Amino acid sequence: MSLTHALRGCLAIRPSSGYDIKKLFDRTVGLVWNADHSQIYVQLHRMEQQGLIRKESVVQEGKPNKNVYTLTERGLKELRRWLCEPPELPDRKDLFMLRFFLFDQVEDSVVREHLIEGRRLVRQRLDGIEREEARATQLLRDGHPEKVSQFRLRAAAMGKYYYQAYLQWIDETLTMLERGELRPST
Amino acid sequence: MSLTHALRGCLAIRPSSGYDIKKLFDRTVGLVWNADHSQIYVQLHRMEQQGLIRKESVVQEGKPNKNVYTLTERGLKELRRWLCEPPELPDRKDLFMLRFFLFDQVEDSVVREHLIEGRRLVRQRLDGIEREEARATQLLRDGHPEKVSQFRLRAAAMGKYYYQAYLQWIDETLTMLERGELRPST
DNA sequence: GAAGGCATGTAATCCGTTACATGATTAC
DNA sequence: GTAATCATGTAACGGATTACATGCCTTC
Repeated sequence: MSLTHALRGCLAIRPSSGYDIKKLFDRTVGLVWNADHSQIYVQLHRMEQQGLIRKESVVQEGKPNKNVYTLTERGLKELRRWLCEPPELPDRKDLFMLRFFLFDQVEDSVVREHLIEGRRLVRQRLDGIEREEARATQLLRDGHPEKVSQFRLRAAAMGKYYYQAYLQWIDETLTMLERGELRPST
Repeated sequence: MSLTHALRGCLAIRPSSGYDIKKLFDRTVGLVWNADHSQIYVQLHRMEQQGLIRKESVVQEGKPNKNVYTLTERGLKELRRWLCEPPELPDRKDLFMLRFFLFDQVEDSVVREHLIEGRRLVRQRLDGIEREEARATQLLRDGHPEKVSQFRLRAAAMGKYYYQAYLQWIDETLTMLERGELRPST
């Protein structure tokens, strides 16, 4: 399962609790692979039973205790094995575009609102990525280069390219819509 | 469920069998929403029972019979209702990038092969999109503009932007890799 | 005679999403 | 007092993937 690979990857960066991992997903990994906390906890349990990760309970003051998981040797091996497998491209599952694909069926005004709201959502994602980039730059400036992975930064760059392409497409499409170029001229 | 929306969308273009729809998915719709034939048949049955589509058995010579489905009034209404709902951006699930995200863990040679094979796969997808674009252009030239949806063409254009961004990212990343810019200099 | 296209289905399994559930602490 | 953050889980349902299953016709 892919989620377990992502989880092992997170634990290879540093030992973490399920809660920590969920936050990491929301901020960074989720850009390429998202998951809910429920699924994360289930898979952490499973991997522990399989001996791929190890649990340690950490008592905290003023906060609930947490279970910090660490990759075992076997877990690391499994991660590396998977990383060396041949690449596959993603099947896209894009509701935004699926709707657009079928927009012959609705009026221009609906299309227009869809695009404008889409632009807002895309900008939000771009903002999130840029915040993360700024964090990384700050860490580099502060002399903590070991905390910054160029690979992870580079993956974030792809997110940026993707959403920038999306923005450009939306703007072009809005122009075409206004010019009536999306409807048959007959 | 999203697949049922995609199916209704296909039937709005023209009445089709499950087999026809699968082919349409492979050629065009799959760019934004893919599905296996098993799931398609299951959902067609379900929608028929719900009165959203209607089945007609068509006897063919030299080929097996096929079940051609047509959207009912209710089905079309449901499609239009869904199309007017507010947009959501996709959660990306990208194994290619998930691996890359975790590539601190492997050697440069593995990264390099991954990128080169990825470039090949991306080119393949771009070729597929360009073939579809050429088909559409041909239909326009042959005087069948009613068969070409500008919306669907435009959605294909987004696929092109996406994979072109991917290509650019891969080439830049390969250059960085060769220059040793992805590993800490210490 | 083997491969591939046409055509439709069922079953098992797994995975993901959503909802439900709890409970302490801190900040407004 | 009420919302948010920290922290971990279970259960139900639904959807997706994969494998299994069949059978005719055409082309090489």
